[in-house]
Amino acid sequence: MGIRERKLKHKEDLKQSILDAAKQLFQREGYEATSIRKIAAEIEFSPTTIYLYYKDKAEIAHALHREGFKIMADQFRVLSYIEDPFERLKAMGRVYLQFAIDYADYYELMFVMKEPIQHISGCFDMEEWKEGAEAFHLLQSNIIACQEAGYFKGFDPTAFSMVVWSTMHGLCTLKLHGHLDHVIREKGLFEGVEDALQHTFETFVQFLKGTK
Amino acid sequence: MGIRERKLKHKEDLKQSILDAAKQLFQREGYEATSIRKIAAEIEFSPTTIYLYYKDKAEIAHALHREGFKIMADQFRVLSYIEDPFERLKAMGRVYLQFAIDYADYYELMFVMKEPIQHISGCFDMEEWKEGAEAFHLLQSNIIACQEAGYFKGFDPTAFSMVVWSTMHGLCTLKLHGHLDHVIREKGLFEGVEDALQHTFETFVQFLKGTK
DNA sequence: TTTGGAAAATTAACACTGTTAAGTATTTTT
DNA sequence: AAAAATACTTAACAGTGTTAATTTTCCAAA
Repeated sequence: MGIRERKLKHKEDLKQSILDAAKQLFQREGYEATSIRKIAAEIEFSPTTIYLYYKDKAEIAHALHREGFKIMADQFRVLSYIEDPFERLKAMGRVYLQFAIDYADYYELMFVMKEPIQHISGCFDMEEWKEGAEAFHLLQSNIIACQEAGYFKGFDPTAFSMVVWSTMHGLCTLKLHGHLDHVIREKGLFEGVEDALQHTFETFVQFLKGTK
Repeated sequence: MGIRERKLKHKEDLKQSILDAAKQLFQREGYEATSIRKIAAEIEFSPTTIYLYYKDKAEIAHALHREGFKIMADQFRVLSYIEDPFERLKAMGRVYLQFAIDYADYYELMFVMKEPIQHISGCFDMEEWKEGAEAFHLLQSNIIACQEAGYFKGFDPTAFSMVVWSTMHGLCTLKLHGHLDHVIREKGLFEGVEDALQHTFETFVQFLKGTK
């Protein structure tokens, strides 16, 4: 055993320390590579110690899941300075898309994987899903603002928000999971996946705009 | 060792036999539970025998992936009887959605998982992605037919197809991975997830229709 | 019919995974 | 100092995909 005297001031910091190690490992090598044993090795503790602070791996995944929403919320913050509602919605889409690309593993954790969200599904505590709900509300309020400006008239804001979210989420996952590659390669139209992604997004925006 | 005299007429049938066992196991217990060892046990062979017929698990996943596209193509077949292009597109969406629900694990394999598609990405052989390309072309030709009928005017058919696909795919994955549950529960609007899914689809269709 | 070689299938092992029961230190309280 | 509570570790279970080395099976030539 090595030198670990001043590693943790108070013992309860271990829970945070575990999360930090997990986050670091996860951001560098992805979720697959983030095993309990590797986290344990990182903080120089036995693998079983982790189970004294987290019920199981899903609970750690959920903690990271929340971290992801924090990062995303930060990225969304700048949007409030955009006054025109449609431009704001458009920028929101762009930020969402960029987040999915820059923080691919976080995106996976937040919107694809079942594990972190199944962990909540048991407890009906809404506190756990707060960050997610906030993000959805931001979208919804932007949609409503757009409607007040004459867009998407007569649609239920919630349902319409879900349509928009679905489109962006679908686009992100198709890209991240490599399902666009084959479609793109088969057609010679686009200059790579990144280009196809941007063009599809532009098309979607144009389509939304056309309904004013 | 058990009774396995007349189990396989010709030895080369083993490759198909492995796939059948995998398919069966996979449809009953999902992909996670479909391990090499379980497949081997099913056909009463040693686990390593499988590697004589398939390079790795990803190759089996890819084989199942193709099976999935076959099933989907069968479901799409009936659509050709619908004359009105928009109604045909609408029905296509409905079939796609229902397929994702009924064959959730196949859907995962076909449109979510990286494994089966990464297996192809190496070889540039378009033959491997034939079924997928056909499905996309069906969507695209329906979109073009709609455009000829006055819908989605001025949009690039490929890009617009990708927007539509993204929306449907996004909706399917959000549902399958349980990410709609929390959004739905938080708002009291819908009567369960299934209802929200239908209503969102309806809204999307209405939105598409409004552009004529 | 026996023998040799190729093909097919197996055993054993590697390096992992999440997770739990049982045992050992360490610290705090009585 | 003894007892109780806390913190942590060791060892193990039951799995996973995958590979190297070995054995069994089969078929054709001598």
